[in-house]
Parts: sequence; structure tokens; C-alpha cells
Amino acid sequence: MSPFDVKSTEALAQPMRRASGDVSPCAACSVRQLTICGALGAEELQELSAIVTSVELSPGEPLFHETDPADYVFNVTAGMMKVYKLLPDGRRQVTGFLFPGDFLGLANHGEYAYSAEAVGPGTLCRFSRRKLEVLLGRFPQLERRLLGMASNELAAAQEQMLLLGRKTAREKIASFLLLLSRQAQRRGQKGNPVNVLMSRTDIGDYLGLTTETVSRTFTQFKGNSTITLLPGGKVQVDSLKSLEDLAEGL
Amino acid sequence: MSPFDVKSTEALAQPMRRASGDVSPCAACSVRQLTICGALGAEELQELSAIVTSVELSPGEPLFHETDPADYVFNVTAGMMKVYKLLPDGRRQVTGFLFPGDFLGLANHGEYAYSAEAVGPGTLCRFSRRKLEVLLGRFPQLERRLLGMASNELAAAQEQMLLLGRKTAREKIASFLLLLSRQAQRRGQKGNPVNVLMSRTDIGDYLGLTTETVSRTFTQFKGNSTITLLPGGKVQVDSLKSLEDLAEGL
DNA sequence: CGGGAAGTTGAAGAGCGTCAAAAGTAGTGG
DNA sequence: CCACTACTTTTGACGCTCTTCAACTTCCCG
Repeated sequence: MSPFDVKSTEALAQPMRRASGDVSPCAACSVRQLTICGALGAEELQELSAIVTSVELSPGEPLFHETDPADYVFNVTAGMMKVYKLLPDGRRQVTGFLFPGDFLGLANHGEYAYSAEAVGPGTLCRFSRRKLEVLLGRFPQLERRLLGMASNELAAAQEQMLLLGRKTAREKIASFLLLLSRQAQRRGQKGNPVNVLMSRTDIGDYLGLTTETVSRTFTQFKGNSTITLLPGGKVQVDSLKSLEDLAEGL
Repeated sequence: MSPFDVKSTEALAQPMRRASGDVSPCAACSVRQLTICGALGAEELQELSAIVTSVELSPGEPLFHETDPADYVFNVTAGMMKVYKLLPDGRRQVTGFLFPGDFLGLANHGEYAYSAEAVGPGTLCRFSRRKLEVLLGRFPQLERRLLGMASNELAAAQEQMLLLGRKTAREKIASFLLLLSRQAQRRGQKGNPVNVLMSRTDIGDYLGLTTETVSRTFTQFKGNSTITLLPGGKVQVDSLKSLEDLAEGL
């Protein structure tokens, strides 16, 4: 992958394929191709798996907090994480929802730049930052992959700034539903109905809105015949065209 | 530099120092230490300078437009650039102001992910993306530096999302003035008075506000004895404490 | 079931946007 | 040097979107 030319990850999550004789748990990892580990061959992968430990989180359990010493970096392997920043009075901005294959652990002066916690139950791979850096020096393709992922995140961040700064509540919600749908499709799931696993509060904190406005806007879309709210947090998109037009302000 | 641990660039812009015998223009570059070029030794620098051309821009002149084929990447060497994204109806979100040493050219599927234009007169170094990628493969420290810069930008983007999603107009303007002041100090200039070189419209498009609100908020801070507006777009900070408290919502 | 959290709905209000006009600033040419 | 124009900034009045505060309903999970 070119480090500049950010192709959205076309690779789909593979079903577990554990060849007999594999000693590395990473070799069987279903999200390997989505993340930095996909850049490595079998032997290199084994070195990587030597420095990794698995972390399991319960719903709502924090992984780390902004300003904690940033000794580890992580890879989501199952579930969904949210990362966010707080203002002193408690106002919160969710800067992203992370899915299997996504990478966390960006730091600033040795401290995490944001907080991270599990939305539902989740599992992650934990790498010692120090040890991973040694491997980065030895395997340049790891670094290249990391750069590609960072570029991707940067493009997403800019799209989100456009949303936060210039879109209306309707446009924000429409964009959000489309984003969730497209992300699901990239992970090989179906894009409709959309699985909205996070709470209204989390959605509001991601879009710069209150829970009430999020709820009202959903209701409005329901009245529009744009969506139908299904049980279990699923949202059926009845008019994709409507949603796409709304998202772009048309 | 660790690719994860993003240290704010402490290096200051150096005055031009051209040793006799230098053949590479890069060797004399005053912002070299601030950007990827600082990762290279003299010989490597010469290879880099072989693939670079200089670009001069007049005030307001575009460098590239979102969706243009992304054949080049750039380094700002003088002046200030703004990068932005547009909605179909013309609403604009400025995602960043770039200063000497900053890097541009992130792409998505071979197309630029945002538009870029000069604010005042500016100059940049232009690299062919293709040729630079070859060098990246040969000089891993270039890639590491690039990753460090991308991580820095990512942290800044998250801070900006917090601002756009959760801060009030007053908090946004206060944060903006502090950001400009700190950036100037990092570049070795003095942080007070703050040199505000961009228009009210650009500020508004950066902070998710209208020009009118930007102007009104400046007026309000003036009445507060927090700032004084000086001719030439300079803003004198009279009470740093006020501004810092405002920025954090205290 | 039953209790608590999450979500929805309602009414009122604030903050920021919109529209309009005045004041300031800069550049141009006589 | 000043007048003229064009643009940017500031100020004012008003309106609308979204927030705030509150009550009610629905959904979970024990």
C-alpha cells in the first residue's frame, strides 16, 4: 500500500483459518489482514505475536484515560471501542468508534491523547510500545502499514471536521447512518439494516449534538419514510437516496 | 523520534546557513529540521533535492483541489496555506492552516482529500509522489518521520473535533488565539501580540462559525479587556489567564 | 414481573445564523 | 495627495435551530 494514497481497505475479514502446525495465535487472527499485522510474513508474525497479550473488556469498561502514561498500543480484535476527549466541565467529544482491525494508542509526550473504552464486550491485542518500536525498526513494512492507517484516519478526521463544523443535525445523522452502513459493508457485513450498537448519548457526543436532538432527528426520518427503527438498535434504510441527499445537504 | 510518542517539534527554524561547497538547495533550507527532510544526512538530502521543485503562490492562489489527481506532495517553506473541504452548496470547513515545515498531499484513491490554497504569498517544495515513494523505501527514517508528523496531525485533528463539536463561540475564539500564539512560539516567533494573518471568513470556516460571530466575539473580548486589536491584523493578549480559562470553558 | 436505565416527546429559551447596512481599510489612478 | 472603488470588518435587528429542562414511555435484565 502506498503510504500516501490511502485506499479504503478492500480486504474483508476472513473466517478463522488455523493451519495445523501454526504456533502463532496471530496466524489465525481473523482481522490480521485489516491491520498492521497483515504486512508481515509468517516468521515475522511470530516475532510480533511474542510481544502481544490479549485484553478483554466488559461493556463500558475503560481501556485507558487521556493523560495516562502511554506504555501500550492496541489493536481491536472484537467488539467496538469508542475514543473521546473531555472538557473540564464534562462535555465530551467522541472522536471515533473503532472496530476490529482498528488501531489505538496515539500518544502525546508519553501520554495518551484521548480516552478509550469498550462500548459492548470487546477484545484487543496489547503491544508494549517499547517492544513494538524495536520491531518497527526491523520491519519497515510494518511502519509503512502504520503510516497508511494513520493517513486513513486523518482523511476520516477531516471528513468529521466538515460534519461537526458545517452540517446541520439532519445532515449529521444522515451522514452517520451512511458511515455505519459503509463501514459494515467494508467488514463484509450487510449494510442494511444498519446495526447501531452505541447509545444515543454516544451518537450525540460523536456528532456534536444532544441525545434529544439525535432522538428527534431519528423520529423525523421515520416520519419521512427514510428509515424504520427496528428492535435491537437496528435501523432499516428505506430510502438510501433520501439519506444520501440529506447527508450532502441537497 | 518515536512514531507513536508525538513530541511537539521543539526544533526552531534555523537562520539560513549555507556552507560553501553545498550543492543541494535543501542543505540551506531554513525549515528542514521541522519537516521530513530533517531526518536525512547530507548525501541522502542530495538525493531528495534531486526530485524537488519549488512552487510560488500568490495570495489566494489554489495549489490543488479536492478530487484532483494527487500526483504531488508538498512541503510549505514560506507563507501560510489553508486546507479545506467543501459541501456541494458551498459551505466550507477549513481543516487546517499550514506553516513552514508542514506537509501536504494526503490522498484518497489517488485523489486529494481536500483543497489547498495560499493565504498570503507562499512558497512550497513539490515532490513527485512516485519518486518520493521510491526514496521512502530506501530511507526508512523518512517514513518514520512522516509517521511522526501524521500522528501529530491526528492529535491536532482530535483537539479540533472537540472544539468544533463541544465548544461555544467564545471558547472557540479563545482556543484559536492560544493556538496561533503557541504555534508562533514553536516557530521561534514571539507569541504576543498574535499575528492573525487570515481573514475573519477563514477563521469562521476553521471554527465552524460565521464571520459575524467571529467579529462579535473579538469585540466582546476587547470589551472584556482580554485582548486589544492592533492594526495589521495583530491581536495583543492583555489577559492570558482570561483567554486560557475561556478556552477550557472555565 | 419490577426497577432502573435508555429513549422519546414537549415546551421554552439561548446562542448563533441570517440579512442588511454602516464603518473601516486597501488599492488605483487622476 | 486625494478621490474613487471594492472589499473586509463591524454593528444591528430578527429569526431559527438546537439546547435545556422536564415528564413520560419503552426497553432491558435481574
